[in-house]
Amino acid sequence: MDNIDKRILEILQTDCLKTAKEMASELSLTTTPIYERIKKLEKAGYIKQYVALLDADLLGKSIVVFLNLTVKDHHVSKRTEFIQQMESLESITEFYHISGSYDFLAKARFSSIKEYRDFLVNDVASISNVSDIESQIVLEELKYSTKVII
Amino acid sequence: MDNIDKRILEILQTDCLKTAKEMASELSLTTTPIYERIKKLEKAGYIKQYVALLDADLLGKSIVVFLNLTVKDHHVSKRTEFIQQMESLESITEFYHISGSYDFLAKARFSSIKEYRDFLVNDVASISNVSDIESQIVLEELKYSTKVII
DNA sequence: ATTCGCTTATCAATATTATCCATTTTTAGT
DNA sequence: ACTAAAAATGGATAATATTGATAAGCGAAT
Repeated sequence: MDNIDKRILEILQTDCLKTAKEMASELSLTTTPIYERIKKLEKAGYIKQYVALLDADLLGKSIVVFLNLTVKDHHVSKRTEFIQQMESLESITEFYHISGSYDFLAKARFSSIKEYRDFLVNDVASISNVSDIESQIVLEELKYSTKVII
Repeated sequence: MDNIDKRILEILQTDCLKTAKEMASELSLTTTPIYERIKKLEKAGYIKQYVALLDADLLGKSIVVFLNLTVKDHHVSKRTEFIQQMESLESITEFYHISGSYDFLAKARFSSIKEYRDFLVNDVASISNVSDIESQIVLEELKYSTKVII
């Protein structure tokens, strides 16, 4: 993991369809070392996935909500069950165990307030271990990046 | 935006390096329509970016923190200045204006608690308009997906 | 029912790119 | 300076993306 590897990862985090040729000229190398370094970085697990990022607004999924949750029962089996139930909800895109006043933080995306309401009433309410929910509705997304600064 | 387009977007959100040939066989088409549909989806803005997702832990960036912030002055100029200052901090990967007890929510990533402390003391403390901060440190990432359900 | 115009598919040709290999160069340790 | 290991070069080829010409399907208007 030298400086060249880092620069390759930086480029891939911005545009993973950039050709080896283009990267080679940016980094003053030929295509082969670029190619081999990328393969090595993939095998070593530094690169987890290559994905397309979509415009959620254009797709009608413009409601984003952060849910702060506390649970009643912290025992292992109840906790595991709770986590599995939350993870299985496909509206939830991110889910974290956190420190602070709440136990868990979830990010979810909906196409309307009604859909969000239905999610609360039907999906979350059916999970028994939840003791408290506080929702933070996103009014504006000011920055969103998947980049890891290396 | 018909069903085929949706399936293409679903595939690209999971693996954007999948070849047109593979997608064509999955969707019972030939490569050309796949290729043209993808170009059309790109031009229409549905696809914002193609990126590599990295393993932050492997790269030594394993501390993730959510920061809940309130600001003192909500007037336009002060607010704009605050937003610009926050966005410019490269530790902050996500930044939202939210409803609820706090005004803003930020996600940040650090390589150590010390780096997080320095961020609080040096970077955030130098932003004058901040009245209150509550940090939620991520103890475990249970789910992370960039997918938009279509 | 028929024709026109539009959309979308297929097929085939070619331009690019990824991928691999043999050889050379560079690097780091002795 | 010498050696062994690592990394880069340049070129060959296999695969894929990209383009263009053409044909099929379909709804609207006649």
